[in-house]
Amino acid sequence: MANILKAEFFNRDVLELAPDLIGKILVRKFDDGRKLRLKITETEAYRGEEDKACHAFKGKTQRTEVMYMEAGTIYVYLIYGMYYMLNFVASKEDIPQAVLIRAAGDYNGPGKLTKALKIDKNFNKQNIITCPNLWIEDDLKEAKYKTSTRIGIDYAGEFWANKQWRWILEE
DNA sequence: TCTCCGATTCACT
DNA sequence: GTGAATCGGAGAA
Repeated sequence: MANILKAEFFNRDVLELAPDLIGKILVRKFDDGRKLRLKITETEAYRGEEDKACHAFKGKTQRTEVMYMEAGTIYVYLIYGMYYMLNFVASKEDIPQAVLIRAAGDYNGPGKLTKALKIDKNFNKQNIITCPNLWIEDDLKEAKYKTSTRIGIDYAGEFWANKQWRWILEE
């Protein structure tokens, strides 16, 4: 029997949350009632105003205010005008941290994942705990993972681009 | 109000 | 290996 993750799970530092999400089950319920269950296989951490790769590093704006909201808030944004990225807000209010879901199930790529799950900006600012169409379950199995560097953030400079803040599930 | 560019993907050389 | 597609946020290049 799977447990649906509670708010407390998200209410801690993103560097603890991101690896813990590896191996968890992301469940999407579509409008027609179908369910899609995907094991999370890759995450990345974006940590606050000090992290130049994090959208919130310059402070609170219309775009980044989502990351200042409570733990478990869903942060969805459009990138390159074509793809939505799916994130979950970590830590407590007023601390902008988020975990990017880069891959789950057979979908290796954040753009492909959101396309398969039909995630769009309507999910932005909803909460993963209370959202009726999207939630995360614990499959009670221990997940093995490895770490790597984050992707697509060279603009943030070597210091941040070289951080081992990406987690990948190992078979 | 206008311009620049990105937490990507896919097609093509 | 390179570059186009495509749009809204953020800063004024």
